[in-house]
Amino acid sequence: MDASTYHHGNLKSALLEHAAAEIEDSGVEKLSLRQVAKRAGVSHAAFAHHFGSAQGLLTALAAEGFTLFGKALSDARNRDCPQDVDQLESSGLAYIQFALDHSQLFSLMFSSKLPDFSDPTLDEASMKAFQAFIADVHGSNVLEVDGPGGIDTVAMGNWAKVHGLATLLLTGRMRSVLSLDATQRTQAIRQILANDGN
Amino acid sequence: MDASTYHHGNLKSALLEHAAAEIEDSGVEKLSLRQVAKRAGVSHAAFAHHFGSAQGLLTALAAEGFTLFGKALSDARNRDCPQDVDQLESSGLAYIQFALDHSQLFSLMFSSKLPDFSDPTLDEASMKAFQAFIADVHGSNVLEVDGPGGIDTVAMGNWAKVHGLATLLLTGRMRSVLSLDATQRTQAIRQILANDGN
DNA sequence: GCGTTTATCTTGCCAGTGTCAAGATTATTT
DNA sequence: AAATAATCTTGACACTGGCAAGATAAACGC
Repeated sequence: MDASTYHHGNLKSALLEHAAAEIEDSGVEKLSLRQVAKRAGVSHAAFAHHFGSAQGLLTALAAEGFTLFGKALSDARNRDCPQDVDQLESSGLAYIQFALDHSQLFSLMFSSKLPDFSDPTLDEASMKAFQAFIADVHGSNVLEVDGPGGIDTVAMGNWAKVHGLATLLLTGRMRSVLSLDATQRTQAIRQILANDGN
Repeated sequence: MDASTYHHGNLKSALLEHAAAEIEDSGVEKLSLRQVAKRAGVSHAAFAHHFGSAQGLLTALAAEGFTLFGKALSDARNRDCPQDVDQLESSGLAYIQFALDHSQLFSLMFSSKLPDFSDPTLDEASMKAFQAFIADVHGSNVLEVDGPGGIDTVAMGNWAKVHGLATLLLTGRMRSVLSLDATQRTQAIRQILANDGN
């Protein structure tokens, strides 16, 4: 926007913003760096210095997504009184709601191998979000426990259920749930999360 | 292979095979039609007549994947005696095992928007597989039921749990489970599936 | 048998992509 | 004020998928 300056000032965050916007209405699969650059009013090779490669941009974007995700979860936890509600329902709904609200970002974060998940920043952001979710639901930090006896299978099962529901809804499966209107759908999701399994 | 013939004979299925192979060791994200064509010993534009576009190929590949998926599930059902075992564990394990064995194909089928899921062939193949899974676990066809009271929330919950576990394992989350050796991991998955939730 | 039509595959081109190298421009430091 | 570093542009490269026009082979009608 600032055409007067040769140096943009904060190009890095500007590119991230535009990339996020571009992704959210065109899909992750067909993201074009050149398009994003044009949208930011900058040359097509301006990325290199800030992100290295396209993967660098997507990695940063995914990391940003995970901190946003973590915030959405903690917001839900703070909003709902811990005494009154079932935390699995509350946090699970927030988990799923985030997936539906930021569908493209969510699929970048989870259903793609485009970002570099070994990147320390991304790794830390994602772990933080997961830990927070598990802690909210179970009151303990179970992700770091390993060894055969140490795994909290209940926590894993709940996480899997919530995550599976989110992705199945996101990818257009579960049409009987998707065809419901907003309030009925929320109700249905609540019921699915609440049920005992068998 | 048959260099003597100008007309390949069964190029369509040959291209599908090579594409599947290429995907499985290079990933879905970076599939190149030209590379597949070269591998099949054919020109880069030979696709057009058989699949139309790249999406056509991926759609056919996904459809093939779903029938394969359905067969893996029914195989598991037939192998394990229905009386002895918990069907959720049996079918769930087969579901997850398929995901781990054909990881790239699985992510094409579920975690991508590259295929055209409105394609009748693909739609039918996927629905068939899902129906079979639900029927195996619950003995009834619940996917077609809709309306607020008609949804089988227990079946949905179990499906979500199994699918979530598959995708979380596939994308490298749940490290404490992934770090186990094969038999211990199977045991852990079994436990996660068996637990009641709360 | 032969000629025509149809299906299949190739060649050549196009606009578009991400990446790299070299240079221009501005900020920062010394 | 000079030197250095950071930032951005320009131009090229190899590669991608899609399209048009033509070559080749098969199938069909007679």
